[in-house]
Amino acid sequence: MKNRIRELRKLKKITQEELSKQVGVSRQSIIAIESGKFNPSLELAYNISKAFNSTIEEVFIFEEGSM
Amino acid sequence: MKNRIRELRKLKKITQEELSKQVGVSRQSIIAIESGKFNPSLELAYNISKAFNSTIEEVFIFEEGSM
DNA sequence: AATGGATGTACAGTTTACTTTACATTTATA
DNA sequence: TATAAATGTAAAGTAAACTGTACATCCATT
Repeated sequence: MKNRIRELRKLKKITQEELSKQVGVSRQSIIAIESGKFNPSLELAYNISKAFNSTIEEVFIFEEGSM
Repeated sequence: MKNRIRELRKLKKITQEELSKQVGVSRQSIIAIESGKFNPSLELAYNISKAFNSTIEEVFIFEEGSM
């Protein structure tokens, strides 16, 4: 699962630390999620997407397994 | 965080067990998520919403904290 | 080149999602 | 009413998200 967090963060010109405070987690969690090291909780994914005034699907990119 | 899993499951006429197999988790996990006892991972939330041909935002309902 | 701000890595510890098993209760159906 | 299928509950164990701390590296600015 990929995401556009880094890109959106640059656009909005906020640091990992600022984002972490806005969504109420540690900077480590932001790093790990941003780099795809882990699969955030739905609540956190929602809070992150709201920090960018976006929907979850706009921020996180799911590979469409098959079709 | 609320969700429409039970409702969508009834509509689609599938049991908790069937849904759990479709999305690859235990039935216990489905029960706990369905009843709001826990906050699923984003990946699982995505898989559940796909099982209903829906988006995450259509299945899970986030309280808009403030505005 | 030095200083500082942002990012990355590593690791031990805590919390919680998730599993497995087992049994009890509800609900539908013969 | 009996029977089975679906749902609920409980509890112990595992895996992984998330924390906190500490230090290293990357980049910009002076």
